[in-house]
Amino acid sequence: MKIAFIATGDIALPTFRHLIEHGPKPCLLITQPDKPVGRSQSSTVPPEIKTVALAHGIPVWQPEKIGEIADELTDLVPEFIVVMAYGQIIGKAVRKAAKKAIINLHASILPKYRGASCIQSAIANGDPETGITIMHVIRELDAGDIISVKKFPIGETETAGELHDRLADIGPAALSEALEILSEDPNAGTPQNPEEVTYAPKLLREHGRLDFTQSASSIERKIRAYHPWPGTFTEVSIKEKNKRLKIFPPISIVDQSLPSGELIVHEGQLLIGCGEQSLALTQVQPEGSKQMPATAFANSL
RNA sequence: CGCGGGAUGGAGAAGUCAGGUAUCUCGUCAGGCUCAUAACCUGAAGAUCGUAGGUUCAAAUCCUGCUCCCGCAA
Repeated sequence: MKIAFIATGDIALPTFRHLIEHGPKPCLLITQPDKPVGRSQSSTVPPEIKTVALAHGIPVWQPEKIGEIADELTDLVPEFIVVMAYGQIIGKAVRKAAKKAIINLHASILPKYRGASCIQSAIANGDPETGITIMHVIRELDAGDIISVKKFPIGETETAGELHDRLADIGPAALSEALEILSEDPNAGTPQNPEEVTYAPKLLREHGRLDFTQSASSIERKIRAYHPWPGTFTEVSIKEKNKRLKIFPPISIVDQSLPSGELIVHEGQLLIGCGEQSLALTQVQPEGSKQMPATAFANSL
């Protein structure tokens, strides 16, 4: 079975490694170009999956736009193309390069949360479960017929980072199952229910701004959902200047009523008022400083 | 040369502009009070103020080089 792998995000690593170790070994990896990183943007870092591929002698292509390599890919005649967290829309020419099927592993129970921030959305909305859906890649993003789904419950204090890793770990099993189904019928799949479709758009740092008029429980979920990316923050007045204060999990809900957004120290805890109840902060990071315990931050207030 | 903040006892900060004896909150240790304490009271230890040089009678503070940390932006 000849497979081409298209992926950039770390969530694809366990699945990619599994194919390398247990077969069928991918004949090619297509991933995004190395991106500049750090404050000065002076150095570039390759996606880790590229490093893994090279270590196992798998060729790596890094086109700026995936359409550029459509012809070369077609010439390879891959039976299956597996896409996972690549970061670009797959155009028609590339989709047609797959002899049997081009499929995508997506970290939500489709048709819920099509799009980039599927993991964050599941936590932020307080969903009881999430999972990996495997579907055919079609023109519209994350909209193809569903081949298989693997689900599990979301932990009550789980952050997006932890959930991301657990989702990554079930990728191999999910893919094996899907490939088994497709090897019998490459067109197998059931359509998504259009009435249940929701979207989870790509997140920016600014989306992490907290609104303390919301209830403590919904803010707590957002803090877990946005950790470690894009993180959550609020603004706080330090030395008569407005400074950004990043807020990290774990956060606990306290049954106390305070004005929205007001910070107080109460019985050794740093509390912030929400629309309903309050939150006790444990880890914060003022602009210009390192991350620190909330009690340390409170010492200078 | 993308923009900006910062480095002060174990932690977080004030003091820097207007140079002159090290301050605050917390922690630690000892003692006291209390049925009790992440409460209160008393006392103590702990700092060559990131680093190298310069100016000065005198530098945390002014000048210059260097190292490290962080926020934004990408």
